[in-house]
Amino acid sequence: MATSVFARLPGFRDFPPEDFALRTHICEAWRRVSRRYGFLEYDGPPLEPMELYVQKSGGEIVDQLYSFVDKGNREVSLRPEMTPSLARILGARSRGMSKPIRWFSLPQLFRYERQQRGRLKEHFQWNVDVVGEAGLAADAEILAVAIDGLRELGLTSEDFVARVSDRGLVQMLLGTLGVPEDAVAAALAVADKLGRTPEVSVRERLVADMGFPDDLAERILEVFLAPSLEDLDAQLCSNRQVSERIESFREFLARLDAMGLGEYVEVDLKIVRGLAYYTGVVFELFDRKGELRAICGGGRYDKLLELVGGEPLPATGFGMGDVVLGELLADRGLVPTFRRELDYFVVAVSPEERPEALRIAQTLRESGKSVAYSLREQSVVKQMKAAGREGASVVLILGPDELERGCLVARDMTSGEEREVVLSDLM
RNA sequence: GUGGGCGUAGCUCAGUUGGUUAGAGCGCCGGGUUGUGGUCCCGGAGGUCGCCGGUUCAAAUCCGGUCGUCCACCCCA
Repeated sequence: MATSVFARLPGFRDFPPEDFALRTHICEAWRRVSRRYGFLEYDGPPLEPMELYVQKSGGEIVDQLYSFVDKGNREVSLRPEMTPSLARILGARSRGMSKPIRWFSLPQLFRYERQQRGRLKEHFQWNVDVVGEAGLAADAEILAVAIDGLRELGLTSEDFVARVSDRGLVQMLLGTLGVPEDAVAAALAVADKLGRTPEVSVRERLVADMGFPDDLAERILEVFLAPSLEDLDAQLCSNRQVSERIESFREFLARLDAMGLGEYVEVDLKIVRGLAYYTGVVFELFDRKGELRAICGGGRYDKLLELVGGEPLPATGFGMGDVVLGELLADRGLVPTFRRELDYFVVAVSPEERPEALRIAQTLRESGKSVAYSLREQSVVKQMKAAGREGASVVLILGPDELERGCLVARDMTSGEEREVVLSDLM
């Protein structure tokens, strides 16, 4: 492929109309679902102080920031995620707002990292958050929105699944097992590996790298690999704090069942999420075939708003990117075929009819119809071909004979049927 | 960041062990058609074979570098 003088930056996308149509298709579905659940749309600046991310995300995210020093000598970064901006925006105004706050956004996000399939330097992400409600009803509502976003696009429980966990519960379980508090984060990181690394090598890592005794490593794995809450060691759950936490987690699951979404939800304590600020329920949505990376991830982050200097408010939300989702839709044949559409194409047989043709075109446009015509004087054949290419459903043909009688020919481009229309009727 | 595959027309690709002027289909433009599209027929434009360098009488083809892209690892908005 010839390299043009101005090549696109690697990891960024152009959206010619054929591709823009898919983006619109996805974004409109997201908006419809958001509004159906009573969420309001907001946005913020794509560029933020770098500090906003450094402060709460820690090392790894910072390495991937698309950041630079601006002309005012400020360290700035293109936003890698929306949640810190949301926290900042609410920090300034949440005190005066009625709770819970239900907001959504469709920001374009950036990261500086080598691209791969499903992972570019830029993507659009649907962000939905409930702020100011600590109960798990909010978490259930959030997950329901995420699931419905995918259903709205034609995906079913055969196509995707939501794996849910409770980071707080997992921490309690690890604590009960005797994992020291400062080792919990590392243990969670190891759990994250269990999805794609053989169990044996994960156990080895727990023992060799982290210095856990064999039997503790074994019991940690049992927790993460439990196929359901019922399979957790009964002795572990006899701890009152733990059993209460499990009970509320069950309530969360029961709510999703009641909403008719049970078939989309599976408990999986290996789900921990990479970001440091999650505190409770966390979830990720995956394609059932397991061919793609996570389509969506989210969870509860009760400390973040306070951390960014706002009112201490509990919050829960998710982010869903357009790239992986687009691949899944393509794989399942759910990408609508792009076609041009036009209500009318006006054909002037000779230049003499042009003024009348323009008048008709404008009148139709004023009434809300989409109308086009040839911008050059062309033969009727060429004008007809153009009408076909542009997807006109009706072609209005103005010739000297018809005009003299105050009418024109309307040709239905699907059936090929033609009929005479009196000009005054059309207006 | 590390390792590997790939890079020929707008798109999908073909191109013999290195050998004249690099091809096809689709698309695009024009004509058949100065009052009727889609189909069909005819014609045309479009490529410094990603880029730079090397080997050779001769390079799309072999070698090196570089850029892009894809895959794996790392990790994950």
